[in-house]
Amino acid sequence: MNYEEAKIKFISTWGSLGTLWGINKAMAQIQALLFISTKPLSMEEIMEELQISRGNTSMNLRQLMDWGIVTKELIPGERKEYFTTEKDVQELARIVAKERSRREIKPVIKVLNDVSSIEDDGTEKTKELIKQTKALHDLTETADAMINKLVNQQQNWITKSLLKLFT
Amino acid sequence: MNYEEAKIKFISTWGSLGTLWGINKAMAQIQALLFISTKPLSMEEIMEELQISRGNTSMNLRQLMDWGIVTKELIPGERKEYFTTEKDVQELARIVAKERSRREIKPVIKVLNDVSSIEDDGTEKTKELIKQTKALHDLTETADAMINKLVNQQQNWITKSLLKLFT
DNA sequence: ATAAACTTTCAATAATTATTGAAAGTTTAA
DNA sequence: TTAAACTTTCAATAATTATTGAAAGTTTAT
Repeated sequence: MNYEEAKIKFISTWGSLGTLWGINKAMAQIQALLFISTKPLSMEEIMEELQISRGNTSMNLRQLMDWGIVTKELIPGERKEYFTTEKDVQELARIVAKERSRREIKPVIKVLNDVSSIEDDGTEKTKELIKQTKALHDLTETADAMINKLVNQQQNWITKSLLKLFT
Repeated sequence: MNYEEAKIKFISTWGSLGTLWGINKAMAQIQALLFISTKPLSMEEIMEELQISRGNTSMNLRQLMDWGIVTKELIPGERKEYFTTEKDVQELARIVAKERSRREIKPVIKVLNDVSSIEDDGTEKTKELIKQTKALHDLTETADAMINKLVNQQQNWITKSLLKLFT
């Protein structure tokens, strides 16, 4: 596998993994491209590399900026805007976890809490609904808290020693 | 909020959260329905409750069974097949984490490993590709291992004490 | 062996989501 | 102020994904 092949493989794999971290394909591919680029890229360059339209590139870059993963880089003397992504994987993971928690997990926790707090009318089905949604609420909340805590540890040693703890 | 409202809210919320754990809406809704049901349900009952077609129900039940989340329950004297889901949230989390790891994460780790193992031709861009995909590989592998370990702990106390560790 | 009761399959269709491209908007330089 | 260089917006369209429903398949009882 040469450089070009590896690059294409990486971008397309990372793109299809997008769903796993809750973003769409083009968004993930743009991020992947910037992630392995040695310099900031212009919209033109991104469009060219990924063979996507100007509109698509613009919209997805904005989303990536909303997430806080990509930033505009103004190059002196250049009219065009250039873009870079966070290059540190730990920081990237931290941002993604935080955003997903805020956008998706927290609202679900709220609903689970509401549902599990309905009045117990004494029927078996109500008891079951309360019991099960309560269990789901607690699990989701714990998992969310843990992931955020974990991912917030800047030092890698915590991760390593934790891993050892469970081996 | 009464029982019916709470039930509908739970099923629809859990359904839309499906993407987060990598399954589709109907699949997640069927699982949600079974999760709060006090008894096994037939295909007929599931179709009726969720207002979905027979084909859809059949296909999604099969997928849930493939995941190992739902099982057929044969009720003596009944011709129909009945279905139940795993009721323990910890066990559910364990199954989901294991399946997602196997289906999605492991293959990505493989690709990241392949890509980061290309020959270093000494150019800056190759060095960057190798460095960044290596970092992603290590992060992904560590995260995958941790999640599986965590979720495999049957005892809840581990989770609790871990959480304390990071508070 | 037959028919009733049930489940699965899959081509057709619907619903959803992503992408395009051109017009409108913005910024900068002269 | 104007025009060139660039970016954003958004209605139209394409691509993808989910759903239907009826025919085919299977199992069980007689």
